[in-house]
Amino acid sequence: MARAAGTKGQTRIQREKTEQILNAALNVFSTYGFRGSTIDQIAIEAGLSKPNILYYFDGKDTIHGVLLARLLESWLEPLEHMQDSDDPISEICAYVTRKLEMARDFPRESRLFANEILQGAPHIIDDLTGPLRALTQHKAELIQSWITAGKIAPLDPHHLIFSIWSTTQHYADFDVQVNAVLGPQSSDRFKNAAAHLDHMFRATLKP
Amino acid sequence: MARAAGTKGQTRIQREKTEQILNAALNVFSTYGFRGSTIDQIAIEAGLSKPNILYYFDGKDTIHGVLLARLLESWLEPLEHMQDSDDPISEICAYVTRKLEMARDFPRESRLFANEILQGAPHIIDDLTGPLRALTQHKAELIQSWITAGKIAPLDPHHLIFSIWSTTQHYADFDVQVNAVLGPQSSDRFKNAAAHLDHMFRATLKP
DNA sequence: AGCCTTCCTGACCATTCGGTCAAGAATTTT
DNA sequence: AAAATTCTTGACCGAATGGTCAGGAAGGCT
Repeated sequence: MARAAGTKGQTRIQREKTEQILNAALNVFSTYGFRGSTIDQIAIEAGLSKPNILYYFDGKDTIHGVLLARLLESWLEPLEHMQDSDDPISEICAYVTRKLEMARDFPRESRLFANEILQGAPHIIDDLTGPLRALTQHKAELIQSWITAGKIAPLDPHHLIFSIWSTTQHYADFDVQVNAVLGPQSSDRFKNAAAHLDHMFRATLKP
Repeated sequence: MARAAGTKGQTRIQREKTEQILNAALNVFSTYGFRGSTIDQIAIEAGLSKPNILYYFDGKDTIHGVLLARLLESWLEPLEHMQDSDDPISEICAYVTRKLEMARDFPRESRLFANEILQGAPHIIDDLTGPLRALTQHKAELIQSWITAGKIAPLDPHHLIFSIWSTTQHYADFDVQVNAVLGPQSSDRFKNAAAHLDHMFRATLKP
């Protein structure tokens, strides 16, 4: 059993090194996916020796698992936050904005997730069919109630949610392509994206 | 030099086997990405021996390169097809529909592309900053002309294109997640998606 | 200080990887 | 049928990969 696998990293060094390793691993896994990443890469990225990595974590799978667990925790949070309101259009657009901010501020996490899904989600399929599905179903019903109340246009709630996920995460996952198309200058890329998405979803939702 | 690397597969066996290999390689590469895939996997998938794979292709990179080249050829085609029209909204929606059909009919190609982009597009970065950027720029100008003419709502043409790419490709790239959320039944998934996207982009574009 | 625990690493191991090669099997050509 | 060509593969190679381990270095505690 690796040291850091205990209930909590206790010593100062344990806390520092596990973070250091997880940070490096996030860089590597988010870029190359699980199977395309190596412990040596992570070790170099972290500035540590390979055995030292394996002193803190039981193996490649464990590191990946910890990163995914952390990710999933924060992944559902923005959607959970969407609740009933007198102004559902603004409520939904606030969710879009929050999602876009996450793509801007946590692109590695988004790419880690994208890689996992692309490869068939072998490690998180239970989270998808469990918590994610339940939450999505719940929020879809909320959206449906807004439709029934005539507050937003009639549309398929699930596909609306997919559209929100895809358009926002695109700026993290396809960052290279966006850069190639827009050129390197666009520092206001996310500002323009936010304006466009706000326009798009407001128009889509208007009853 | 591998046999199949010549200008054209000449013998019957060459044509058959190269297709067989490319088909298997597409399955593997689209699922695991370039670095996560192995020649042995491709060999098993193709029902051939590893040396036999390497008899037809120079190496792993070559197979991957051929697949990417084929993909890029067909990738830009739908966007190229979008042209000036009296009814630009229908023109754009036709592009959306075409893109969604590609996600439905060629999900492996979409995932191959997604994997390549996620990993930093090392093999196709020149195509992105070259042909793709040029074409996108050209079509963005066409969209801008529609805006100037007052035929569609004022919006950022580039980000509109990104929205179209992301929403449609989502159904191929995140297929596992879509399935987990919607459940396995939804055979009419793409029909519902088409209706939703049509509504969304028509609303977005209405002047 | 001295002792105990935590931390770190060089050397090593078994397996897998991309790729080669010689020699045999199958096919096509004459 | 014989010859020429194309096709196929078992055996092999060097490098990379995930992982182990014994022993030494560093840190914390009294």
